[in-house]
Amino acid sequence: MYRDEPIERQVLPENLRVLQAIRQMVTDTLLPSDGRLPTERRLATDLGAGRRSVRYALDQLEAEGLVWRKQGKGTFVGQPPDPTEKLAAEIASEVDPLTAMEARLCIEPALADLCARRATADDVALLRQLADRTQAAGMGEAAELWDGALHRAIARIAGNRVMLTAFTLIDEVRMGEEWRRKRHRARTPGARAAYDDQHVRIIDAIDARDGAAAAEVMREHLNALMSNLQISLDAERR
Amino acid sequence: MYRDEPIERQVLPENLRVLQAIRQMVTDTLLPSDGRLPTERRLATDLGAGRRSVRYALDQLEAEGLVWRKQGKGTFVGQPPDPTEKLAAEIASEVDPLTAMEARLCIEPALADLCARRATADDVALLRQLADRTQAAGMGEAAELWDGALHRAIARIAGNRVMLTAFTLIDEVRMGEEWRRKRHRARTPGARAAYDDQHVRIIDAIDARDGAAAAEVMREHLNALMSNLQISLDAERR
DNA sequence: ACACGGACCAAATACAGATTGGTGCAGACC
DNA sequence: GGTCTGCACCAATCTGTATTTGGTCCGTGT
Repeated sequence: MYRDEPIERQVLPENLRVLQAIRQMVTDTLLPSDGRLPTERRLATDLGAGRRSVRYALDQLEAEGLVWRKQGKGTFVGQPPDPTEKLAAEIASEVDPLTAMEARLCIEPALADLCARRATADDVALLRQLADRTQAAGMGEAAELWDGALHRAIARIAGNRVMLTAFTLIDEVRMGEEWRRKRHRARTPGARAAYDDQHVRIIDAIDARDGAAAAEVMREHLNALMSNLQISLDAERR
Repeated sequence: MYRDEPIERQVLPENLRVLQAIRQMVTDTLLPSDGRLPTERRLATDLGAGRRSVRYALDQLEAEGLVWRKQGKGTFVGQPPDPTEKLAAEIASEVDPLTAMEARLCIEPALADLCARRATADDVALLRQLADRTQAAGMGEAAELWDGALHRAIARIAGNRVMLTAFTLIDEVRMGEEWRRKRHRARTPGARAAYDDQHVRIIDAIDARDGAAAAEVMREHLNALMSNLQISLDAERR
């Protein structure tokens, strides 16, 4: 990507004219309520331009995240829908915390392993940032959120669509309100320090491209979480 | 619901004759491998009975949970599919074989481990039966189906709803027609013998309650599958 | 180099026709 | 009267065809 300095171009390129026209159409939302744009061929004739120019403009808008396209379907305003979340919500109700925790124990070590193989330097920097914020949040409610973001980042960096979906499934269940409470009580100061330490060791292993070690520490981390959750559940039952 | 005492009814009601006939048809599984029963009209003419009698019989079998029906679709053996499968099919299109295989390599060893902890004697017997049928099917198309059934049984016996959903996700992708072909070509005689041997060792480990061993052999099994799939894909690319 | 026009492909949709389970009703047979 | 059959109709689904739509490439003109 480079900047072209203002050469004398009295006549704007046709591409830019089309881009501005469509951009205005999108931002001013004067199109059908379903967010559907006219077809590329229709836009071309309406704007008196070629289809290639229209596609160039739409490429720009898509890169900006303003619209999304699907072959055979059309072009739409906004972000593409994610079917994963719906699926997660459906089974969230019929899963108890221990089952979810067991599933995490199966999946997340594998994700950490994949993550170690594929993480770039930027990825590792992001992970460290998230771990720092988790630690900085201390005992507050925000710590839960940063911790969740850290684990989710690992899953995303692992770069496997199916595994990411499986993780999202568990993550969605974990967000259930009624047992977020229980998890919060399990967050004692001593446990918190251990969690932070484990986070750092996981990221170190990922940074060192040591997938086996990353998986192992992740397993240790989740086992710690699970036993504390177990204690909390037992205490509540009495 | 009340029991009618044995009045003298020498001639069995026609309904019962039809019921017994269809029940045998279901339990002996002599119908297509997809578990689909003939249509009600077809059953009526074949059994020389009226459609109402057939429906009465199917009502019984449905109440017993042996079959399930869907208007416009048909009558099928077994349990109705859970909503998971439909949503799994949604993301199936955007996943390639190697990604799916990588996900299997992450999830199925963990499932084998859980399975080893929870399998009953009956469960193990079922697994052995499925492995036998896979072997007996040899190089035929049916071998794929029995193999799939074996892996699915392990996932089910593992007894974790979330993990089962994750497995179903992958299984759905695997069923994609266009690369079932590729997988079939990877099924050379030598590889087949190795697969059968690995199946037996996995089940032995499960039977011995040795989760770690079951996971390890499962990993070996999937690695073998993956490398053969890789070879097949490379061959096709050229 | 840029833009237009055209052609073709693949994915998705739209539509019509056939199939299938769900339901009600009239009549035949014991 | 109860039981079973045959028939007609409905609604959901599948199948196959044609159309639409984005994705891609090529040739031409400016």
